Amino acid sequence: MIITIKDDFDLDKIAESGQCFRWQKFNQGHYFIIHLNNCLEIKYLNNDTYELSCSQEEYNNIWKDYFDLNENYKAIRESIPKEDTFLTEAANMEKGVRILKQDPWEMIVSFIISQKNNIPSIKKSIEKICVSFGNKNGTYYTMPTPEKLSKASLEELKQCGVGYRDKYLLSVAKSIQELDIRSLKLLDDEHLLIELKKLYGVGDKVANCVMLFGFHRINAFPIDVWVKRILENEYKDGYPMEKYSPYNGIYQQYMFAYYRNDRRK
DNA sequence: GCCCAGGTGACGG
DNA sequence: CCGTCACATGGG
Repeated sequence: MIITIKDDFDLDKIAESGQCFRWQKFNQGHYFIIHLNNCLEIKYLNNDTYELSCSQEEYNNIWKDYFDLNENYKAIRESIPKEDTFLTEAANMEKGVRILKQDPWEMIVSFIISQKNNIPSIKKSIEKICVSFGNKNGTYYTMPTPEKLSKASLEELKQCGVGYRDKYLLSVAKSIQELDIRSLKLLDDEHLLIELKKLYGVGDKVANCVMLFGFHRINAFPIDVWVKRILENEYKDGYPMEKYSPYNGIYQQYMFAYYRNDRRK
């Protein structure tokens, strides 16, 4: 089926934005995406039109929400005050990035693995975990449930290339079974952060990434090495966190992607 | 071989 | 409360 998306939406920018680790790239503007037990092939055609491999019903029920297409990112981007020249420039350059609504459990696993790690390595480890412990669904493997992962051994986990994070993953898989993601969804931002940080191996950075990308708390503001550099270099007099509420998470993604892309040149 | 990668927990002051 | 350190592994 063909759909039209008028809002800011750039598949390549999203794929490169460091929030999703299981998108498979066919070509520029052409991806295979796994979300829970669903998969999608999506291809940019032209003039805001995209070809999707799913039905209209599946798009309405799953993918529209996954891509956060009920939110107006253009309006949010244009509400950035012009006097913040750095953020304005970052948002212009990274226009098209969105905050995906991904599975909270998958985000917990993914961002625990992400600590002190690089993106290609993170992707490989996550894929190995899915192949080793997940279910096969057609041509791809799903992320194993907490129940399934909790039955893995440290030795098996280590073979997925996760290094010292094996004990974090095992502990968290066991904790989450009792914690129940559904009850976490009911908490406000402040209490959700507290609960996530109780998990072994989940600190301030990982918890904020899980909040932003898994629980869609778009005001969460993960501070990693890149954002730390941004705050030190571009906001010497302080970052206006209150002023930018409730969009701190979206703005953080613009800045993160912009700085990271710039420094890689 | 050396250095770094979307950090965290444990420890000492 | 702060600063420091080890932590596994892969890739350049």
